[in-house]
Amino acid sequence: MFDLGRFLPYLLNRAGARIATAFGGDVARYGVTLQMWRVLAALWHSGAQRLGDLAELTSIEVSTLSRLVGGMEAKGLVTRVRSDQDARVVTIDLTDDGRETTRRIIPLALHYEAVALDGLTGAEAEQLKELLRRVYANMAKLDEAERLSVGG
Amino acid sequence: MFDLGRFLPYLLNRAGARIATAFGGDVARYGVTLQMWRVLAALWHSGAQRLGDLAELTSIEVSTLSRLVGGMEAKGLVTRVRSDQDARVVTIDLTDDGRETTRRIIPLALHYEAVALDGLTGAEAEQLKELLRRVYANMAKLDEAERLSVGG
DNA sequence: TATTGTTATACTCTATAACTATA
DNA sequence: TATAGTTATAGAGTATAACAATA
Repeated sequence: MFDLGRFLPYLLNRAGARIATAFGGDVARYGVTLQMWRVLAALWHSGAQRLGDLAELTSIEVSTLSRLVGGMEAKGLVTRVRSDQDARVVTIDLTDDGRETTRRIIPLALHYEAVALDGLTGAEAEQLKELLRRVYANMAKLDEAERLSVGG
Repeated sequence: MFDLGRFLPYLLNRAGARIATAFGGDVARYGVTLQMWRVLAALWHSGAQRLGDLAELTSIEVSTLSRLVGGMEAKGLVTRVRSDQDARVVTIDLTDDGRETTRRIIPLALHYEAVALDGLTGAEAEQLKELLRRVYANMAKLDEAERLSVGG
């Protein structure tokens, strides 16, 4: 009637928690936390971002991210620049140091991914990722629907 | 060279964060937090558990769980009983109230799972869950290997 | 008035370690 | 000595709301 071992949110949380703990412990050796790595990876992949978009990309709350980025700025990993066109907007970008730190962490990240996917065929790995993207899209749709119903 | 959109830990965290935020906001209406729900669901599914096993089942740190269970005991959701055979061991179990609360939340949980899996075929959903189980097993194996190498 | 980001607050979670009591 | 659980502490994250600056 309710089988935890077949319950998607449980399986998702359980696998995610394991990877986060293992990888998070390891990136500490590079002087960054797991959340900082997420910011670095998002900026590396998508280029300079405004704070709101970076929050969306990293799944980190805006207020948390604002302080996190402040700390990363103090560490010299990122820059924070006010836009000329719209002075409300702040654009975050990697510094050379931030880029170098990210470059060094990437192999470690790929190693953990390889461990997580050990024993899966390439097709299975791709299938897993595709299904996770669809799950995410479903939840994002729900969020948007809620925002509209609250707003209207 | 590093595509975040195809990086498993990222996709896992992103999907998990969305579900956790959405579902966590909703279970609050039943007077419990998301972590409390995880404890309730684990006890419902697996029966009475000692604290250490419950921590493993829920992916919640032992020290966090100890205080969490204390709060749930105060709310009348669970009992904490010292073992007769081994007085170090504490067994946590649902109270009738805890069981009733869990029973009422389960349909909500299944609803969120259905939303997350919307548009996926039954076979795809099963495949996703199976692959998540394998990813978890891979990470658990890694953890165990590390524990042995540190211990020995 | 709405938007973007910052700051403040209170609460929760984690990680670590010290501690108690058992075994 | 090792194990099971509790408690203490400091550091991070979250949620909420108040706030400043700008549009």
